Amino acid sequence: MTSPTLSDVARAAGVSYATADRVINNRGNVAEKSIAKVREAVAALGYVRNVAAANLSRGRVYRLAFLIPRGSNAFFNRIRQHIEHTAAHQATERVTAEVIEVAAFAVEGLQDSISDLLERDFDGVAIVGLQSAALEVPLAALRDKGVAVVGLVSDLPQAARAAYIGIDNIAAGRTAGRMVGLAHGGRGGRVQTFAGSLDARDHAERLTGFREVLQTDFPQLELLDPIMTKDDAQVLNAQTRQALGQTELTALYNVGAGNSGLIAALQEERGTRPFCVVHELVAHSRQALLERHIDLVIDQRPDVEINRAFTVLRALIDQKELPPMPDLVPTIYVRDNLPADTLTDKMKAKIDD
Amino acid sequence: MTSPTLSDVARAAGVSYATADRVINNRGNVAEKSIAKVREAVAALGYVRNVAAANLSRGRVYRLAFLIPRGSNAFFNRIRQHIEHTAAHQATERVTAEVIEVAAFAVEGLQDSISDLLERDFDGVAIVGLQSAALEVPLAALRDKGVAVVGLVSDLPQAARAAYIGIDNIAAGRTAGRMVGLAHGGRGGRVQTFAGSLDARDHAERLTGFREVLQTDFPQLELLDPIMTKDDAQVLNAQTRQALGQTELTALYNVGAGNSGLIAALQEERGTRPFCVVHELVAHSRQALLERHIDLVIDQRPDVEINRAFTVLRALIDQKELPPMPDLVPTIYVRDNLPADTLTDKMKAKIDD
DNA sequence: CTGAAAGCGCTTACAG
DNA sequence: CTGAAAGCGCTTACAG
Repeated sequence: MTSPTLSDVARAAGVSYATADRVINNRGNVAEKSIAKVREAVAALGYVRNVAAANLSRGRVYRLAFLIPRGSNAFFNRIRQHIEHTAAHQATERVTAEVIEVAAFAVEGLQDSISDLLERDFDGVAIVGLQSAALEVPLAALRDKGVAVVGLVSDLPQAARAAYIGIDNIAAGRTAGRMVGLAHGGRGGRVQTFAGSLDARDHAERLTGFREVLQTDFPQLELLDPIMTKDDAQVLNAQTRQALGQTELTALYNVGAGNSGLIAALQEERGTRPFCVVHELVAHSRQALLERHIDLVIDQRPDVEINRAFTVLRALIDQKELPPMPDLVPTIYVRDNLPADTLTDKMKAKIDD
Repeated sequence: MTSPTLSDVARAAGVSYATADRVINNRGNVAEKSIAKVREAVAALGYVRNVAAANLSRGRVYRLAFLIPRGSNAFFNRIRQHIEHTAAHQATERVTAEVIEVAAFAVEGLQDSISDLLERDFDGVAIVGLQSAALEVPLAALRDKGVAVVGLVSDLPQAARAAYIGIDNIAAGRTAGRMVGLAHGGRGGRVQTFAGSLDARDHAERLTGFREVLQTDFPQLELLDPIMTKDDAQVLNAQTRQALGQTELTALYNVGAGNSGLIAALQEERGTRPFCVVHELVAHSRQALLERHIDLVIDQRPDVEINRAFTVLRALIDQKELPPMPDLVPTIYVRDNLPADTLTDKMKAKIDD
């Protein structure tokens, strides 16, 4: 009934414990014959290595690093917070996580930060990445050193990481498009989008998905050219005012950050304001939802992403199969299905956008 | 740097390892003085018990049971599947999970099944519950035996369980109401709801939430009395046809199961069909979404719930603090943000509704 | 009330 | 290429 141990395997194979261990862990220096015997015994008994015992015996500590863009962006504050939180609550499991800030959205800065990682003894790193071939060399060096690497929120070059933990941004844009379309209830309208920059892959993908759905399923809606904002709240504020003044808009969709500016502009609007969709649930977007200045928030659930980053990195480090994990899905929030607000006041004070 | 062990604590406190262990684990038979000394040492060193080592040494196995309604309901099939899946992938961690089927929605059957649990040696059970005082006695007996109990999907009497793992059904209903309201784009309309039975607390709560939002925020919508369906696809099919024939409906919301019947009725509809919201993403609701027979699915993410049930039960059994966990939130699916379909064909074949 | 010792399933030198 | 033995941080009898 109780699962077989390595001793059982060794006995069944007619070899010593140490030899059985050698083949289980591919330590080499074992006769072909012994390998075969052990393999058979493993199969016959259905042996499965006890990772907890292994970790205990070797005093295993998982040293993880998270490379996150520097700056006071509300979303990344939330990410940072979740990392610290998760790490603290994994104390028992001997996992340490260090947050390393890198210059936001700059290839060279990221490249340097990744190189710096080589000097440190991390077992795994999660990186908010960029699509740039320049990152491939330092990432390869990391991998050669045996460090597990995953892309987080924004992907790295595919070949350079073991996994990507983040949402499908085309799907996110399509979802926004669907909701904007539905909210017109069959009527026509004029829709304005905002983006930080088209160089940011996630922004571009969201716009693409959004456009796809509008063109295909809601042809009665006119889609205006996107306004670029650099994710700056000031810019967003000015642009929103101007857009609202110029023509009759029925919907607004911001694929990027800087929402506090957009919300402020909307707040001054008299009469009916356009239907409004933004990304990421943070203090001010939550409040705007509750106060009815916006209608929908599409969120990528950074809490779930961080949780998953820990799980995936641990699995990669242990070289064991990844556990089954629910898909990461763009989550739609309205004012009625908001999760409880778990931010402390102290954290709130630090957040702006 | 490396965390202190119980030996460190014992040494610092000037007592033997065994005595330190006694106070850490409240085993009793320790002099007040020793207790105090150990407590001080623990505080001074910041000792935290290594659960993995403890489990290893005592050959810990977590034996879990899940009490799930019997029957071929697609949603509970999905739940069952996730339980087996999760259990299988926790093999390394020595967790076993047994699914026990109980007569669906019958207080007496559930009562008996809970009593039967007393004869078995489970460490923790998750129960798809009912609100009935009749359950309190057997549940109290379970608790007295030291078994951890949580309510799953549908809650048990509050005092009788350590936690509830499921969504807030009022919020789910409100969310549906919000979406239905938005989809009218400011126009008037006539809305029909369906429910299995008002005795089912979750159904009643969803209707309540739905009504709240419509009355408050969309007064131009006329809400017809709910039609009772016993969650039976046949009944739903007949009732939907009849309702569609009778008056001009602009929206449909089914708070319960039996959606295949509703979808079939909708499928035959010519011209524009009403906006349609149902609960739970399963094979046929997913397909209906993709084929545009319905517009929205509100899902409670059974995968996340099951995952959480394992985590919470383990924490309760270990008597350790619950790790921080993202709120369980009613998830909105449109055809654009569907997760990849992970069901195998074999599982699909077993599913109907 | 207290302590010494074996054992949980592994890994890691060390000796052959 | 192979094996015996100590140790990871705990729990569990057992002896005092």
